[in-house]
This record gives sequence, C-alpha cells and structure tokens, in this order.
Amino acid sequence: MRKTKQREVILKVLGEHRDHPSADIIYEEVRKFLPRISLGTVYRNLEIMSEAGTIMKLETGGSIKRFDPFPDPHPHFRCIKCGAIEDLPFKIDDSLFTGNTEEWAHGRAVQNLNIEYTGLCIKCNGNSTS
Amino acid sequence: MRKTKQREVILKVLGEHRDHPSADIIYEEVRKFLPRISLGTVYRNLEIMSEAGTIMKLETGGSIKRFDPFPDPHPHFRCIKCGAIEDLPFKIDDSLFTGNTEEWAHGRAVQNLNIEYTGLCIKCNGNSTS
DNA sequence: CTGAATGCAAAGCCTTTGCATACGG
DNA sequence: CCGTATGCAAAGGCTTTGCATTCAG
Repeated sequence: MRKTKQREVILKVLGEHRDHPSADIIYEEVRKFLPRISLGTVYRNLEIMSEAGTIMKLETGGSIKRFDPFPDPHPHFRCIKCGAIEDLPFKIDDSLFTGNTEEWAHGRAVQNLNIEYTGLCIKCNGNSTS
Repeated sequence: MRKTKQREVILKVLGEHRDHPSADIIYEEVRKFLPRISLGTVYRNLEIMSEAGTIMKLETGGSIKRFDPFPDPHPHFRCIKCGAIEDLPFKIDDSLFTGNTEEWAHGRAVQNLNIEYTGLCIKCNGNSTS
C-alpha cells in the first residue's frame, strides 16, 4: 500500500471525526486540502483502508456507508430520524462476545459482534417537530 | 391499509422464509402466484408493512435491504462472504437491553437493540475455495 | 363513488469501474 | 522504470417515484 497524499489526507480528515461520516462528507472536506481529488479515489481508499483494518466501514442503517477511524468493534447508537451515529461509552467485553457463541457456532467462523441501539438522538428527541 | 391480493401474497411468501429475503427474491416468488405484479408494488408494500410493524426491515450489511417476517428485534448472524443472514437461537433479554442504557441515554429515546454477529456461515467456512 | 393501491417505466442515489495518465518506491 | 494510485466520466445496482388506471370498501 503506497503512501499517497490523498490517502494521508483522507485518513487525517476521518480521524478528526467522531460522527462516522459518509464518503461524500469526507470527500467534501478532503477537497479543501486537495481540490483535484476525485470521489472515486475517496471511495477506493476508504475501501482499501477498511480491508487493511486501518479504519472500519459501517454498513448499518441503509444504503449509505459510513466510516469510523477506530477499527475495533464498539457499540453505536443510531438515530432513526436524522441518521446520526454516535459511539457509546462502554466496551463490548469478551464475555458478552463469547457468551453463548459456542452454543450455536457449529462450524461457523464467528468473527465480530456488532451492537447497535436505535432510537431518537438528543436533538431529534427534543424537536418533536415532524 | 387496504387488503389487496398483492399484499396478502407478499406477506405469505415472506412468512414462509426464515432466511431474510431481499425485495428481489420476494418479487420473484410472488410472481409465481401473481405474474403481473410489479417490483415497485413489492417495494411499496414491504415498506408499508415495515412501518406498520407487521414485518421488519433489516438494513445491515450494505445496500441490499432484507426483510424479516418477525418484527421483534432478535439476534442475527450475517455471513460476510455470501451475505446470508440467520436467526440466532436466543433472545435479547430485557436486562441486556436496559443494562447500562440509563448511563448514557440522557435525553435520547432509546427504542431498540440490534445484535448482529458476523463471520463465515457454515457453507462458506467449509468452502475455503476463494 | 372515491381514494388507496397497482403496473409500468423513468428517474434517483450512492457506489463501483474502465481507462489513460501520473507518480511513489 | 514498473506497477500502484489517481482523475474523470460512464456504468451499475438497488430503490423510489410520477402518472394513468384499477380496485377495495
């Protein structure tokens, strides 16, 4: 994996986000530093870095993929109204992960446990408008 | 919500599935009974019934939405290779759901907890091919 | 009757991809 | 130098939507 300016800036921009931005958001921000970068490059690099384990791709909540600078699985809260995804302040401990896994694993290779609470975020819960 | 032939057959077809089919799969099967049904109708009805709480829409695992005849949240296992989604034989108990919720809820309206294990299903784990 | 539901086809949205060019090691 | 990475634009895949027509209540 080559070290390119584009890759570097994408990673830096993502790393400053705690709100799990989409490729499009990242693209817009990276353009401030590299005005000639293409959306395709952003997608390609996010994909490559996800596979390499440098970052993590979140595929929950519909067709828009979001990215997380922390590759280790951790619990999220997703707002069903505005789509915001927040990190939750606790870890998935091993006992929860392995908990009952052996009861049903039977030939499966269980790798990760994703925990996602859904509901209304603080902002959307406050605005009862609509 | 009117009771139409299309809606009825869609619900019946979905109800016989335990493998969380996509709209497209459902469409193909419903066509055996209603050859003139349109894909748009299938999408519209799946959406309507999801909102009504009759069925459940699963939005994990990328852009393809899948549907579950059981609207109550329950744990799933998703194969990262073939995309299969299986139900897991245990329930999300209330203690797990409410567990530490109050510690971070703070003005949020927490509604559901989605638990999804990922890895390789039995078939894909067996076929080391590719 | 009347409005919700349908069929059809087009449009939408996000993401991926082909290809010639540029550039990192 | 060589092959990976980029920019550009077109294509792709799934889902949604507009509109005239049909049908359930």
